[in-house]
Amino acid sequence: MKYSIDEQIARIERGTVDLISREELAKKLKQSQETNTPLKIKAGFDPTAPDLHLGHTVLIQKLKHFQDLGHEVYFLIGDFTGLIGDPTGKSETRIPLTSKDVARNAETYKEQIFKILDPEKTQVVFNSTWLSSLSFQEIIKLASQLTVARMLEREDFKVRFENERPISIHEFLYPLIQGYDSVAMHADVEVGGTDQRFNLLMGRDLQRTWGQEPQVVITMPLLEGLDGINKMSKSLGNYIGITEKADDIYGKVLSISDTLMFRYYELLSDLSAQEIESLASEMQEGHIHPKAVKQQLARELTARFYGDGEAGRAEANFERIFKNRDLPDEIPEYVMGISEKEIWLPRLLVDAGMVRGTSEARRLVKQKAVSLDGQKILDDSCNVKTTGEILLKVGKRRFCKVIFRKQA
RNA sequence: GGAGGGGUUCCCGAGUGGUCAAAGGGAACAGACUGUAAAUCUGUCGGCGAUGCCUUCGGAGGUUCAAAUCCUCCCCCCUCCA
Repeated sequence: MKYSIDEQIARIERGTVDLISREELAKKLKQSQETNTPLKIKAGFDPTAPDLHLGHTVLIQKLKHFQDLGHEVYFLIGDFTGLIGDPTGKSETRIPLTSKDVARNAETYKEQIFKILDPEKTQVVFNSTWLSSLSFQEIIKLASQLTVARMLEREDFKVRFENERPISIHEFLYPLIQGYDSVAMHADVEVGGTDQRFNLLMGRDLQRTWGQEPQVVITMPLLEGLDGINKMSKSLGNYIGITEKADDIYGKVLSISDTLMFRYYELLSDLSAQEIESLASEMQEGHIHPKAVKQQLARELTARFYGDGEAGRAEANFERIFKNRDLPDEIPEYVMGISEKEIWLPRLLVDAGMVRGTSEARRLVKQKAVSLDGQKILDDSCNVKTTGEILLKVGKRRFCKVIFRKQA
């Protein structure tokens, strides 16, 4: 390995919130080098249908750093909690996943994570492997390792307890389960979001109890979503998925606020801290337009998943649509078989899948949001001749080319 | 087991017999401005070819000319006491 221990640590430490502890990490790295044995890097994920987004990539990039240094990533899918239907999520009870679902989701995970991770250095593992056979006795033993007071040190439990909000017993069990995973896996390092700090530390405690050398804990910041307020999550819809089209990734990045832009630079970009710093000051002083700074970020992130060529294409396309108010290079087409000579516009918009219903269509027409072949339509009772093809536009970015086919 | 408080349109939350498709806020969408930034302003925000009709206020019944609002039963959530 060509990197010195210090260099490796510097690489690993970049962007982290916690590194517990640097000394232990140094020791492990040294051991690894001497024995020529890669470290086991653990990171846990939900078994639900994955739709990985940039928020996840903060963590996955960190795993990648470890791989670059020659270590082995253990990508843990928490299927056990999935199989029993973890009810932690406050609103609706989750439907327990079947093992078939889990297997399918695991495949999807692989497709997505290997856009970043090296498959050669990645093991995908499932915690049901060791958890499903635990006896009740062993579970009690596990539970006895910990006091309620200790559990209440965890911030969210503490807050709930103080506010007299309910905490279910099984919720106390999840940190234990997660910690036990580390025991079962003999993990050397565990990486997670800052919200996982307590759980990751639990792994250390339990490993000690089981006579193992405790894992090094690394936490990564949580990435804010597009709204700039909540953390990026699928359920809030404020995310950029890594499987999204290049145009969408580019466009979404460009739509974030200026303040958020630097957060994204910090957490997602490969630029060094100094480079980001100088971009920010250049912008402050008015030498660079904020939009240009944002475009650079959008290009970088789009290129990460699609390469420079596609990123450039996405940028050109974006400029065409929004700056020049031109048409995108690809417009969805809708072929409509019809016998009537005319069709009511709102009906057409519904059929073409551009709006939810005629009510919404009429509303949009009244709001001057609908145009036909570049002509704004103001009359919601407008009928459209059903010959040839027409171009529909709703709002700024919904386009559709409708091709009429006569039907007997 | 006992006592109490709740379930309202995407979310929070008002409404306790008609004037309620239901205040207010948030989110969202559209328009103006712009850099698809922020801020701001305006409008929309259950469905329907639509000055009306239909479906909504946890569920099922009932009272009434009329129910989100009253009655009965049921389901669910929360808090406190044990």
